[in-house]
Amino acid sequence: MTVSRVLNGKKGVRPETRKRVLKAIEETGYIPNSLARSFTLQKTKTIGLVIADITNPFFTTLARGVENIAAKNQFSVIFCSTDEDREKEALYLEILVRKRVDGIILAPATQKGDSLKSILIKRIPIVLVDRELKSPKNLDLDIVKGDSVYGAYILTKHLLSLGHRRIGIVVGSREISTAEERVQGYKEALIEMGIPVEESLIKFSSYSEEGGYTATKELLQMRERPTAIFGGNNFITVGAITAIKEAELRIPHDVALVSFGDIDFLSQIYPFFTVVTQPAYSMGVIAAELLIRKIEGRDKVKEKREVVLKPELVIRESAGELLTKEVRAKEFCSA
Amino acid sequence: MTVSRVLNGKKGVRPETRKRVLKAIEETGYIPNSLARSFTLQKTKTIGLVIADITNPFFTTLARGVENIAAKNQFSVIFCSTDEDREKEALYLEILVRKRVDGIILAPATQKGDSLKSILIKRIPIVLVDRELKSPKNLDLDIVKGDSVYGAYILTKHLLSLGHRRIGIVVGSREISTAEERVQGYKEALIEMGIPVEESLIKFSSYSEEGGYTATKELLQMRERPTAIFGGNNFITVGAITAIKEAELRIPHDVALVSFGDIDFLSQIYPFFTVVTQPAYSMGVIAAELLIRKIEGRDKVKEKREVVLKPELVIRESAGELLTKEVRAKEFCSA
DNA sequence: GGTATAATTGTTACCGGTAACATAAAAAGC
DNA sequence: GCTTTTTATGTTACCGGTAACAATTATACC
Repeated sequence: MTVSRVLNGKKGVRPETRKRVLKAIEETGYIPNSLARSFTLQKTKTIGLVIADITNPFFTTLARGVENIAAKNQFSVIFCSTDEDREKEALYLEILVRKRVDGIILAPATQKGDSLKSILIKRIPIVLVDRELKSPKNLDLDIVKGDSVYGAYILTKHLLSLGHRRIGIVVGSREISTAEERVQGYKEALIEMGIPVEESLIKFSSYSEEGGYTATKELLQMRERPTAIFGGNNFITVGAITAIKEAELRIPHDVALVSFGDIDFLSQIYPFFTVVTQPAYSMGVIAAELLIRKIEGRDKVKEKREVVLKPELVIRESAGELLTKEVRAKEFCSA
Repeated sequence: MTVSRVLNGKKGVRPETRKRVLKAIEETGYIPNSLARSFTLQKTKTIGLVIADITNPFFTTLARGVENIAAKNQFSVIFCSTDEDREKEALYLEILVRKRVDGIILAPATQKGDSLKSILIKRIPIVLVDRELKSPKNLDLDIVKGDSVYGAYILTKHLLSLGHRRIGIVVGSREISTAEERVQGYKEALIEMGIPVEESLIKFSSYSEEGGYTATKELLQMRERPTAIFGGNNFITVGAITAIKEAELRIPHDVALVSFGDIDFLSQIYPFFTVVTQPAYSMGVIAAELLIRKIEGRDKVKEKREVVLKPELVIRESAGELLTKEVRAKEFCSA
């Protein structure tokens, strides 16, 4: 009908007719049905964003980036929190395919991409963020990620440079690529210094406070206690702090603590923890741009695209620059 | 077709036929098209959640509650961040109506509900969260909110009980109901103590760090500086801290600082700030349950439902219990 | 003014489900 | 075995858009 032409700004409608249509729309309070439109056009102008937890500032910042780019291109975003649960992930992916989203941005809960089968069959464009997939082989999905190996490497080197030799590390599940990569970077730094890697100092736990707390507790109970602990993400570090407090140890006097991923709010108010930060917002922006280009067929490149963003080391006080630390602490406690 | 019957678990299909259908589905990798389904059924099993900012922990926690209840009832959630911008809000609402969501949960950016016209026309169920609407009159939408008046009242009373008499307050825009209510609670507490309300101590700014920073700076530059500052939400408080630090003042020695809304992460690690907390997760849960009941027509009540959750005062150290404070600070600075 | 041409408006079919009905097959009853 | 009843499967129309084409009306041109 002519209405469709008017609403889509197509040419070939007399100005007067256009006006009449617009008036009728106004009067009847007509609102187009995107469902019907998407249905005929076979495109929904919607992308799915599947992440671990909308409560984690890293992911919300990333999500913000995705949303802003999506809005700029008239796309809506459906958010899904998997809680690192592969079944929930599979369920959400299935729902997204059913809803016929035009594309998906996924931070996979595991390195096994079995739940992607249907997406691949339907040839829905997909971009991974933050985390790699190991199988199926030759999947070659585009990915936007941080350089976890490098980040862990420089963070560990920093600890080593301060004289630490027994460094405990707590990361997420072995199922998640970043956990393996962070451990790898940690090992590389140790090996470079000729320090033997002690497996009992490496804890694959979960990217949660609970996980950080439990694993740190174990590390602190070792006969020969580590002098430093490496928190694998923001949540783990927060859990580690609780464990360290509980053991009545002081940071960094008794044990140093550093974190992969900054600790929102806290660091802003009281920049105490030495961390490696990741550009979460940019990751979201880049992933969304890439995805939308793929959706719109503007991305001619056939090969797997891999965007790796360098994390940045922010040296503060939790690793043990005692002098500065005490001054700053005093400042804060009464600031 | 029989397939539809099988997938919807309808009776009247021979077990053997069902098996055959299921096998065929498996083999062809068939995935139902919810778009078509929603289109015919005139329901999408989707709700829209319109909030200010997915980056604000208060809203993400609320969102989490909504999402969990939604998932439990096989509903999907579309998130929209308005950035407190009424135009963005109107745009998102329009999109949600076009997408024919079954219901909407809204934290309105302003107290004027003009952008709701189309929703009301389409008779889409809607539940407000966190914030009231003032107009149009007699709108009487269901709402789940915290008791801002009461929360601000007890927080202010706490400051008064510690001897503060000049208390500055920074809240969000006057356009937002919680801002007005928090100021009202603040005034009530003062009036009860017979302390004259000084308008220059009341700053309607914006619920953002920037807003908190700027307004606090102004308060601190007054000839007669307030001895305490009341941060209207978590972001404002963070901004206030920056301003106080910049002025080289100490908390609480030189100026006390309390917050409406807890400061995520920070409070967990270092429980320093005296705050009033709101049950964000519960708000999300209740709002979602209410909405879904309305969608499914299980809510027979005609009148406006108003669920008001009481906030809780958490006394810590930023308001000035000096002794405890110093001990704790020491603990943390080396904890 | 009449025809050729261009611009505008109208018509039909389709996207993929489901409700409602029609038909076909199986089970029951005599 | 044949009808009746029950159960299982098939058919049609519709939801509300849009593409492709058809029909109509306006404009250009001689």
